[in-house]
Amino acid sequence: MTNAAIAGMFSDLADLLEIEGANAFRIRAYRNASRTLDSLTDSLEAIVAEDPGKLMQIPGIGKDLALKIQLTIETGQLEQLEQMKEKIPPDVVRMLCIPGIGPKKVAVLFRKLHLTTLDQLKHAAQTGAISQQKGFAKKTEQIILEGLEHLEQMGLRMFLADAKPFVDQMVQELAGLTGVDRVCLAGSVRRLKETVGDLDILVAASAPDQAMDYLANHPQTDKVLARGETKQRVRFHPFARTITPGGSQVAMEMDLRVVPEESFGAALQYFTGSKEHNIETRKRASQRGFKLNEYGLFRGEEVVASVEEKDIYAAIDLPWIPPEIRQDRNEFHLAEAGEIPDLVELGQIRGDLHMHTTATDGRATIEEMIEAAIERKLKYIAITDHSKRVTMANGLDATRLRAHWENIRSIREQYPEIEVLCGIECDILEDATLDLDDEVLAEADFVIAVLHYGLKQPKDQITKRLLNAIKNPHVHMIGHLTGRLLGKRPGAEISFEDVFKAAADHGVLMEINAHPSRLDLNEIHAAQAKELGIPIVINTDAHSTTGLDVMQWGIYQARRAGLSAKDVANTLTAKQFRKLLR
DNA sequence: GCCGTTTTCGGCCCGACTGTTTTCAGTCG
Repeated sequence: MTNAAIAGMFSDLADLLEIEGANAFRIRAYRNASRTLDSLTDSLEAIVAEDPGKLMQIPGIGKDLALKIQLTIETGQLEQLEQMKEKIPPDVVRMLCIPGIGPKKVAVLFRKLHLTTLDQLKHAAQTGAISQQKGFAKKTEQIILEGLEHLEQMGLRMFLADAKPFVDQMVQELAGLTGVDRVCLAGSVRRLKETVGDLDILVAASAPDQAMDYLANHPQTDKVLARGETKQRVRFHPFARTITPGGSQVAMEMDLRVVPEESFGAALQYFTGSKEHNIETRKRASQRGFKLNEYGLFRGEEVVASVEEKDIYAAIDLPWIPPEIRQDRNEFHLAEAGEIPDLVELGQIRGDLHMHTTATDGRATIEEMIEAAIERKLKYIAITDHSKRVTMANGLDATRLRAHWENIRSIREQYPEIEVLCGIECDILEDATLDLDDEVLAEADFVIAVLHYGLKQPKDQITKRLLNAIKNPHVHMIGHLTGRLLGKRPGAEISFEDVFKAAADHGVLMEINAHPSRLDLNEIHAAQAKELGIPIVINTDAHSTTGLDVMQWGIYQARRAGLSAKDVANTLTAKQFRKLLR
C-alpha cells in the first residue's frame, strides 16, 4: 500500500469526522497526518516491516495514529473509515465541495433534512425546503443550486504554464494604475506550483478602490463573487483548459488583496503560503512572544516587522525562504541550519539531452533542432529518437539507428559552436530486456532508458525492469520516470527507494521532463534523488524546435524540489557532463 | 489526536467576508 493511499484514507476520515461534528483539533490532527504522510519520502510499508515503533518518530504521528497506520497496512483498510462510510453516504461528503457550504451546514442537510444524494439536495433547494431550516435562507438555496451546477468543474486545477502568463499580464496592468504602489503575485502561482487552483494578487495602495474597480470591470471578469474593504474575489471567463482528461474549459477565480504599503511584506508572506508553511511561521512567531498576521509581526501593539518579507523571517530567526520551497517539508530545518539552497535558474542550463527529430516522431530535422538549440544558447544536446518498440512513433531498429547516427555525425561537423551527442531513447521491454542490443547501445554517446509499455504490470516486475536497465553498463539515464502515473495505477507503483539506490550505485542519472503537462519525477522524488546524490538532468523531450522552450517549467519543478545548480547535471559544461557519464 | 526550554493537561494560527442575525456562526483562504 502506498503512502498516498494511506494519506488519502486519513483525509477522507477527516472529512467524515467533520460532518459528524467531531472535535476540531482531532480532525486537524488527521489532516496534518495525511499531509505529512503524503510528502514522506520513506515508504510506510518499509518502516512498518522494519520497526513499527519508528512510525512515532514522524512528526504529528502519535501512539494512536501509528497503530492505525500499522493496522491499515496489515489489513488493507482503515477500520474507522469503513465504519464512518457506513453512516455517511458518499454524496453527503460531496456536498462539502459546494463553495459556501461547510461541514456544519452539511450536517444539518443530512441529519435534519435527511438529504443523502445530490439529486435530493437539488430538489430540496428548488422547492424551498432548505430555507425553512434555522441558519438557512433563500440565499443559501441559491448558493447550493449554483454550486451544484458548477460542481463538475469544482476543484479543477490548471497548469502553471497556462495560468502564469495570464496573471503576469494582470499584475502588469494593475501596476500601471495610478494610486497603486506595489503589486505582486501571491499564492500557489508565486510558489510556482505545478498546477494551480486559484489565483492570488497582492496590491499595496493608498486607495484600494481603484485596483478593485479595475478588476471588477476587467473584460476577462465574469462575476464579482465577494467584495469588502480590502479583499475582492472574482470569477474570470474561462481562459485556459484544465488538467482533466478532455480538458474542459474552466472558470478560474482570483483573490485580490489590497493592503497599506507598510504591511506589504507581511501580507506577501501571508498570502504566498503555503497554508502549512504559514501555520509553522505563526507557531514560531508565537513561541517568541509575537503575533503574526497579514498586517505585520507584533509584540503586543508594537510592530516588529512588516514592510519586507525578509524582515518577518529575520525576526523569527530565519533567513528569507524562497517561495518555491515553502511547503513545510524541510525548509525550516534547512533555514535553521543555514542551508537554504541557491535554487537553479534557467540561465544556468547548458545542455538538453532529450529530443526527437523527423527520424521518428519529431517535426524538425536534425539541422533545425541543432540550430534551434544554438539560438537558445545551449552548448550541448543529445538527439534521442525512439527505439523500434515504439512503432507508432516510427521507432528505429539497429540499422536505421546506425544510419541516423551517421547522419548526425556528418551534420554536426558544420556546427562547431555546439556539441551534439548521438543518443537513443531506448524502451525497457515488458520482459525487462532493452529494445536494442548492447553492441548497438555501446556505440551511442548517450542512452536514455524509458518505460512506455506494460505499465499495468505488478510493482515488482516494473521495479525489476528499471533495475535491469540501471544495471546495463550502456544506460546513462532513466528517462521520464512517470512517478505520478505509475502511482495512480493500482498495483503498479514502483519501489522508488530500490530504483534510486541502484541508480546511485551505478552512476545513472535521473530525468525531470520539463514539459508542463508531464513534469515526470515530481518534486518529492526529485528531492529524494538529490539526497542520494543522484545527478538530475532537466530535459525538454522536444518534438519540435519550439519544444525546446519548455525548459522553464522543468526548472520550476527542480526549484520546488530544492535543487541548486550543483544538483543538476546539465548545468555542467559539455566536457564536465561527458566525464560524469559512466 | 498531538505535543511540551511556561505545561503530561490544556492548549492547538488568524482574520476577512457573508448571510442570517440583532451580536454572531459558518466558511474560506
